[in-house]
Amino acid sequence: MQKVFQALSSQPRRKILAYLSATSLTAGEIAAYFDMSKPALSKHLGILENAGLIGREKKGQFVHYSLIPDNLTNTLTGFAQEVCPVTRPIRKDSEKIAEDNAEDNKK
Amino acid sequence: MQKVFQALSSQPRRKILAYLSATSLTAGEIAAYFDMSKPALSKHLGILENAGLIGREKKGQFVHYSLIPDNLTNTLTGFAQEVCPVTRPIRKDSEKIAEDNAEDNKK
DNA sequence: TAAGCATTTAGCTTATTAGTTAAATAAGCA
DNA sequence: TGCTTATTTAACTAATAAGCTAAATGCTTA
Repeated sequence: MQKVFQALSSQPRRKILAYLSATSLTAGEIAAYFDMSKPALSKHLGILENAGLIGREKKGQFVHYSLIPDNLTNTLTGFAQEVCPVTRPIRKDSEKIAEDNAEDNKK
Repeated sequence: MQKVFQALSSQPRRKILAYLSATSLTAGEIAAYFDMSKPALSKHLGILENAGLIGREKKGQFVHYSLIPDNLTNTLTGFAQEVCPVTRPIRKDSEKIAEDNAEDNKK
């Protein structure tokens, strides 16, 4: 989860995911969309891969990258649900505080 | 959007949002949950506020912070949808239903 | 007014991140 | 083999982020 949110905190990396949303692309094809050196792009790809957001498949001298949607959507919707509606450990704490505060206000 | 993802890239900040999921809290109450100095916590709160994820209301000498869910959910679900047009978890459900139905039809 | 508490700002240090260029690895082909 | 292309790794620099302590701000209350 930390790795996913960390990976998503960079605009270039979010853009990479968007480029991969409909097709897989080679490292070079992706790099062509950015005004950035190839080593820099490669590093971004490594971070996304390490976060489990994209996968790589070597085909000859090319490396094809493709989206792994599960981890992304699970993390994003999971967190949105924890914070907005739904039950989770920290939310229990929050509810308890709310109760205590309500009781304090009665006095 | 950049500000939101940037804000969410920190575990303490995500935890703050979770603590605020069911109630508003003062800066001091929030700080009590973390092993971190109050100035450091205050900085995190400032980042979350600047990203439009939480709001502050001064009441006397206390500052009450509360969640602003809209920006969070809009950003997260918006991005998830941009990258994976149909979210994976629901599609999994759909696929499972299809399997079950196929099996039912055999009998 | 003075003292005390809650919170934030200032100034500083250290760690992490993002980018660069140059070199390494690995595959394809004359 | 030797040359070219695709990609990654290494080594480095500069900018950003996260934490600390000390001080400032602002409200409350004696």
